[in-house]
Amino acid sequence: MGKRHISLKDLAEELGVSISTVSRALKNHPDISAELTQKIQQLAHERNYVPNPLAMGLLRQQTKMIGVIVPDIVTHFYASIISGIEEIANQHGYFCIISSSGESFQKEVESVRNLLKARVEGLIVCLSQGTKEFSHFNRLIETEIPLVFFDRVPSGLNVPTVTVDGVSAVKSIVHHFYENGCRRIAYISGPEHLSITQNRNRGFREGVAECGLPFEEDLLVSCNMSPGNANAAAKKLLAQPKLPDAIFGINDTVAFAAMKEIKRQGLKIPEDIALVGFTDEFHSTVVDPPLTSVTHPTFEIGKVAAGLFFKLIEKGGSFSENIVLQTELVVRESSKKKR
Amino acid sequence: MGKRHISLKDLAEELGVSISTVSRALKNHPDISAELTQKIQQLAHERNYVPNPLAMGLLRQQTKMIGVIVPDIVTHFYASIISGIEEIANQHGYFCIISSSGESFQKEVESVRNLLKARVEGLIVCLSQGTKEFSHFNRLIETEIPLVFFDRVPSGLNVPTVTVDGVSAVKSIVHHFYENGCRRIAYISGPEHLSITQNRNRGFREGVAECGLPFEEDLLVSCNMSPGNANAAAKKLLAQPKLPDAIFGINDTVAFAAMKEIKRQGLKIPEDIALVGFTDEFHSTVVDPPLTSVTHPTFEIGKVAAGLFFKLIEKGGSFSENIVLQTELVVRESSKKKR
DNA sequence: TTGAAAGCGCTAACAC
DNA sequence: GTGTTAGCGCTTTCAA
Repeated sequence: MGKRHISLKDLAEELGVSISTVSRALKNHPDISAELTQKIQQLAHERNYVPNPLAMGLLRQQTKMIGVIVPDIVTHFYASIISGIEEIANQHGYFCIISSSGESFQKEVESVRNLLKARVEGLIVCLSQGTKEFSHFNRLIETEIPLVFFDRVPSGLNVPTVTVDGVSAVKSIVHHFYENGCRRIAYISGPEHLSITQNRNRGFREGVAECGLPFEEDLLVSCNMSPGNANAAAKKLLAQPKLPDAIFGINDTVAFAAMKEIKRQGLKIPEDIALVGFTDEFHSTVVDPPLTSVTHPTFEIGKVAAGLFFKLIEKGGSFSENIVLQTELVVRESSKKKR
Repeated sequence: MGKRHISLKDLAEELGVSISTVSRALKNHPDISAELTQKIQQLAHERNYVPNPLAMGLLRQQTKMIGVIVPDIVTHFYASIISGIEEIANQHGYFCIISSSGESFQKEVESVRNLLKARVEGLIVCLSQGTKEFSHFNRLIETEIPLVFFDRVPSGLNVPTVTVDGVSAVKSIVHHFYENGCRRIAYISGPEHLSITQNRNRGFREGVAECGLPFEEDLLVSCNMSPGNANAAAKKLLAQPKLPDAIFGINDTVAFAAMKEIKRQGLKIPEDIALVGFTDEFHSTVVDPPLTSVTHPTFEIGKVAAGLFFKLIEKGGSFSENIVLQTELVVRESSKKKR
């Protein structure tokens, strides 16, 4: 099978010089004569020499690896954020190891352990839906291993985070509904313990208040964000004696499920019920009618999170910064009552 | 910032024994006395000792890393395959480094180089759309570094591959159309040089022949699989004097684009035109009408590819196997002309 | 039953 | 200018 990679030693032997000479020549050390340097670099190139990162890592105690934990990798939202992270990581000569928690607390804990075993230099994570307690990050925090959270972030932990301004985003949705003549605005929310849910709920209440509408308990239902569960929530809303004239789904999965149920019941979107989602997929334009939705700056979130990570690497972990990005409301057919 | 990780040496010093004793005790070497072993393991556990993979890797010349190159990570199709790969990889104690070629040949070449630099033990790859030439894999093949391809595989290279039976899949689509009364079956195909395109094209021609229909050049148009380009292709089909009564889109992106155009022109699906896609996204159920589509066993593809990879690792690269998986036609509203 | 030493590939301080 | 050496963390002969 042959030797797969050649080492400094191989080069040194072939040229009859010492290993350190080769090492120096390869980094253009001024001590080495121009000819020798030239000759060595030439051979290294021919032989396709690449320094062994394992050796370097051992020496410098760094793996150039970032662990990334997401609830799930097959969602466009996370996949896109990961792309952003990788872009910045690669620019710094780092690689990412992606680990999916599958929305399970248990798997998240395991991911942390495994990634640490692999000696990643730090972690960038979005909490799983099942995570309500953060002690599995204690070791990182104590030993000041770089740790950045995005989107779903822990409460009460003094760590760098990147989130999106959910309060403003949902407020603008409510105002948008209002401007389109909606007065019974319903909301299918998510699990209470998630930071994103809390923010969006607050945005909803404040938005409704700002529009001078009464807050009606019946118009706020929760679900676990699965399609089936979201469908049940939509059914509940549509079973009310006085129908809502607008529904906001906490994410696109939820909005899609609601759309299906609304249509199934023979109601028209947006005429009977206006519908707006919160982007985690990118198929808003494919459904009928096209779904008005808040756009996450996903790629940006990833880049910013990675940026924070490298600040942490450089500054040695002793800083915290909470970055909040803005979203954009993209209005499509599903919410345009006025013409 | 404190010491992040502790080593055998730390343990040895604390206990006043030698490093090798600790090393042996940790792997239950029979030479070490039961008490000492017990004591050492106890301390190791307390101190959260984890062997340094860098040191192990250097020693054994292995990184336990697999490089995975996909055209793009934000597509459900690839993301799901990656999950499958990671499942098997993790079972073997391996991690994956994902690299996205962005459908660009140039970036694919770079990815190969970077991954090799990082000393992955091998590569699992799906070719980019821009790749028509495979010399960037030569070094891997010559040095017998494990290399597995899936879905879009190179022609003429004797390497293990995992693909899907596109010929049968498309044949069954054509038959399905035929059974639903369609007689002018159109096809929006992809780039000619891709193996998947070739297979699906063959399936289309054979299927049409099997149904006893004439093959009409005008009913086969190609696109580069981007939404815009697919839309143009659909327009071309719909501009024909004699409209097709069925359209097959080579993937879901293409089918979605066609659906939009068909609707825009005021035509009904499936009454006027039946529509079928080939799954790379999972929103077939969200569009209106729900899209009949061929389902890829994506997770399975990933698992099988990883399985092949580990065979290669074990057998030292000297084997090749081409696995073909079957797809499933999931019939939804978009193609049901009969009731 | 345990310890010492070499070596995986590399860098850097220290010779000469 | 170039070579020697120690050491990063670990396993594994070889000694004791």
